[in-house]
Amino acid sequence: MAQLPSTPRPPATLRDVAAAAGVSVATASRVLSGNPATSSTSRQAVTAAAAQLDFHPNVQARALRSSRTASIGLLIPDIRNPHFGDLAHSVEMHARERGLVTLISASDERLDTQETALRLLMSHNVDGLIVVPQGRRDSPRGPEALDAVVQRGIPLVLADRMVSGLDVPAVVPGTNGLTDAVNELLALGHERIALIAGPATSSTGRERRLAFDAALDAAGATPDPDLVHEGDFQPASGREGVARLLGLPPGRRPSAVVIADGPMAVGALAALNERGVRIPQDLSVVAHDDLDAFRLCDPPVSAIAQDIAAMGAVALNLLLEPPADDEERTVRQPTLFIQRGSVAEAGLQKSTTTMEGGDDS
Amino acid sequence: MAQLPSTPRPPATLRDVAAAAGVSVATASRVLSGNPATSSTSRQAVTAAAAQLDFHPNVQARALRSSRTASIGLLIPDIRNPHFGDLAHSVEMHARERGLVTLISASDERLDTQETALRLLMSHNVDGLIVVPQGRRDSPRGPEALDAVVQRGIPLVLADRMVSGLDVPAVVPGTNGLTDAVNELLALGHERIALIAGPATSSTGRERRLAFDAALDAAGATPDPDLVHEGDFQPASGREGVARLLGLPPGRRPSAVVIADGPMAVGALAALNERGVRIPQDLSVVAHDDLDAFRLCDPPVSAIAQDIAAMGAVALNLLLEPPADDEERTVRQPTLFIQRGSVAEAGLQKSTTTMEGGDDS
DNA sequence: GTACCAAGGACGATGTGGAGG
DNA sequence: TCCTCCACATCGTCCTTGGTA
Repeated sequence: MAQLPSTPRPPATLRDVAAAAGVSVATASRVLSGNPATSSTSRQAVTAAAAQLDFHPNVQARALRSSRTASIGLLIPDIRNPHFGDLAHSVEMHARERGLVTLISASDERLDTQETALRLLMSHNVDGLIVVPQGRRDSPRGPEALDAVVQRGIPLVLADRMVSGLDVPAVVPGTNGLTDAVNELLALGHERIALIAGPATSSTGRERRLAFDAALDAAGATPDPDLVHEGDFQPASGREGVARLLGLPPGRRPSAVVIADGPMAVGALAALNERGVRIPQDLSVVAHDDLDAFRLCDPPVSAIAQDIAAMGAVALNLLLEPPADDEERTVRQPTLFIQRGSVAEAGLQKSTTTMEGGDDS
Repeated sequence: MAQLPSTPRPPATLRDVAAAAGVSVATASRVLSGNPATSSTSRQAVTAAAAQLDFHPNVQARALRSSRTASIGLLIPDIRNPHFGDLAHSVEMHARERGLVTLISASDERLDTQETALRLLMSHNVDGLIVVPQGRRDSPRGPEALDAVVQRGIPLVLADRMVSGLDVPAVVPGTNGLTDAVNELLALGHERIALIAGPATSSTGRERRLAFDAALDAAGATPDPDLVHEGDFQPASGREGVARLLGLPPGRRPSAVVIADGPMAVGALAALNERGVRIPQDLSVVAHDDLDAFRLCDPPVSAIAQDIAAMGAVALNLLLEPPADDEERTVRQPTLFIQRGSVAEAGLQKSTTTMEGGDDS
């Protein structure tokens, strides 16, 4: 009967181990926590007993006593977005390698959801938090829960985006890839380059917009405000951007478009397909974030790739080994422009007339 | 000085609340846990004090005492796979709505990683586990940790796949969409239909293979073993499948192919593109799992869609309200065949000769 | 004086037996 | 008698105190 798995007896406690080893609980605790003040005799006895009883310390009791939970919280806007999926995968993997468990939550790109999710993670006393934040701190109703995290002394690292006025370590994508892309378009003779931008409420949206303007400015080109459509990083706003750009009078339409994130690019490409716009003859296209799908498209879509797995690793390092006060707290992860078939020389579209105008909004 | 957030004072405890309300800790506990044996006087006092002190019960202490952690574990093969990303999103969202936090982990499609990840989740005393499992229970080295979960009495639900011999509630995709797809191909006159299958070690792989064979059988067609390539659900094996099918002698090549999951379809489509195979003229293509990318391809890829979000919701329900012993414990989620442009009548490929053979393995 | 170790008190919330009105 | 409440013990671990050899 002892062989049969009939009795799901309760897991062994430290007291059981101590009894089996013939020492006190304190000694057993010391041995198992690597405290050197132990004799080799008791060390052996305790180790053997622990192994035999399959002892695993109760994390809740340990947490109650030591206020360390061996867990981190990860808050991202949307797990379904492969961009954040990659980030989550990387963070979780590296955390697991260090014996930490990851409590995950999604804000769905909403401020109120972020607040409740953050409170839930905080209530579980995570040892640290990695957050892809929502909202601006200087807006009327800002990310108060983020302030609460800092105030409670919970280590916090921002990833992918920053929040103005919140001075915590952060890792964000650089804008070098976007600059390279615009320069390449300029070199190919494009004079009317459009941008389907991210929201100005997001640091990523703002920085990419600035880098775009700066690249045009450096080349002596005058940006046309009508060629910039501010979206919200969702597919629908990519469609809207296309509708608006194609709705411009023929002479003012763009010959190239840069799209500031993957989901908007998916929406934009679908809309371009439906309208029969030929890529790259009618329009050159560059997308930020390199989705698998872009390699399958015909022609393959030129993209600006981020190494998100690296960003996750950096975020965890920033969390576990925070930079000193005098060190740089914001890490910028380089991005890489990958030229594929969706970009061509300017001027081709003048020879074709298949591009219909009209706005179906 | 009291206004300033200078002192990050420790969070209020139940003792503090009781003191502020002028009652004992026991009474405060009762009020806050909704125990009816309380007077309205103390109820008011305690509620007010708790609100004023911003009291949140310490989950570790509560867990230590009541052995409930208000957390569930979620183990999936790969967060980056949008299929499992959707599942994770759904599970996490519904768990959060019920006040539960989700501990996530990835097995990377490896048995040993699954084992260590499961032990880590178990060591945190989750109230239940939702697992997309790896490995067969009847193989030499099986998923022992899954047995350990059951043995320790932790509620367990399998999602997406099953494990033979493990009798726990499960929710898996149905095969009706695959059957519909094969029937449609047969109706279009296709006589040589290939399958890039999933691994036989996975219940999903086995079931789709069976459904494929059954559909052919029902139509009186004789399956050709050479037209079935067993992959491993990864993009590389999709490429291999294409290479092998195109390497067949011209007369034995397929006129249509069904691919048993999204990642393999991505690999297969990329390989078909590179080899200049025209879809659907040279080859009709149907992919299991409806990726966003498939709508962007030219032509858009016909797909078999799963409602994974629903599967996540069902999994959580199975976990929190387990079916009685005499009830059905395996839920099959219907799938939907979506006809798009990548499928055409059979016979078209005979009129073209662009399809080159050769195997570059 | 220098190892080691046993005993006991936190940590914070929850259930019990018993006392008060 | 019944309803409300209080003091106390408990969960498993870690850390401090006070010894003993």
